[in-house]
Amino acid sequence: MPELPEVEIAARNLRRWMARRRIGALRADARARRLFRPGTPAALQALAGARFQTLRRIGKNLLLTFAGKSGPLGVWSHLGMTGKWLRRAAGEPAPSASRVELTLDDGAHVHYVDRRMFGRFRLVPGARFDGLSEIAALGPDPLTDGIDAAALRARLAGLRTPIKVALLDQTILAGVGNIQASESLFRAGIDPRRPARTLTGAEVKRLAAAILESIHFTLDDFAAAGADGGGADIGYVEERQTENPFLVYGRPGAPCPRCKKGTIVRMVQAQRATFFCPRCQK
DNA sequence: ACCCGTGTTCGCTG
DNA sequence: TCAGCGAACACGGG
Repeated sequence: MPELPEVEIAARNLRRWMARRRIGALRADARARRLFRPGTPAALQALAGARFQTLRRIGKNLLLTFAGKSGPLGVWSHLGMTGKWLRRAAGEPAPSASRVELTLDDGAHVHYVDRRMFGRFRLVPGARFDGLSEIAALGPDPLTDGIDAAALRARLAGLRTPIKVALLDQTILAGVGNIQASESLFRAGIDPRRPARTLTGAEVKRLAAAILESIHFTLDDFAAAGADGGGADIGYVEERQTENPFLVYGRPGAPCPRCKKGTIVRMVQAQRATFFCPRCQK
């Protein structure tokens, strides 16, 4: 269930698993049609025999490029709410809810797993990702591009919608999700209910810094839990046994970690949970 | 049974 | 034309 940090971890894992590898065989779950739309499970067979070349992450999107038999071949992968990429050594059983299984020429299996199937796994002929309107519409990626506070403020200037809801709009910033939105507004000391256009320049600047801090904090937490680069694969939040690493997300009723006097409140905005401290977020 | 969920898209309204 | 809202998608866990 990924936001930018988890998708970044998936990207690093996939680059390591797939480097210089060729896809020997491919199996696609025929019941998972919606993941492949408008393509079909059968059409994915075009990937058989293709060699991995590069992987790019933009926000929560993974763009994989392969060298196919007749030219470049792209895959657009979005993990939705429950998508994840897992590796299994030769002989190991497939994970449950595996929707696509890539058998690599080193014998390993790479699975795209997605229980609820809100994700996407779409073949992109010629790897022409710039032809995808969904990708073209994305705003800047905080990790890759940084955040231009002035540009962000200009983007928020016309919006009556609450700042928390605006942060979930992928055309404003690509990759911020429900956790990072609550966490960064808490770090910036900004009330999530404020209409986006009422934020001052100084507040947007603070928010931009807070988004980057929160993303880096979450990535570091993953690295500590899974040792990225050390060779071990990194787990996903839902799988690991460790404590909730977040400041306010998922902590209704807890004392505020900043002011110590307020209590973290859970409310619902645009049908999504928001966590905040009403005492120190103004 | 009921509510909840790290996401996005679609159709409706003003 | 578009901002804003709520339903829908799909399925398991508490």
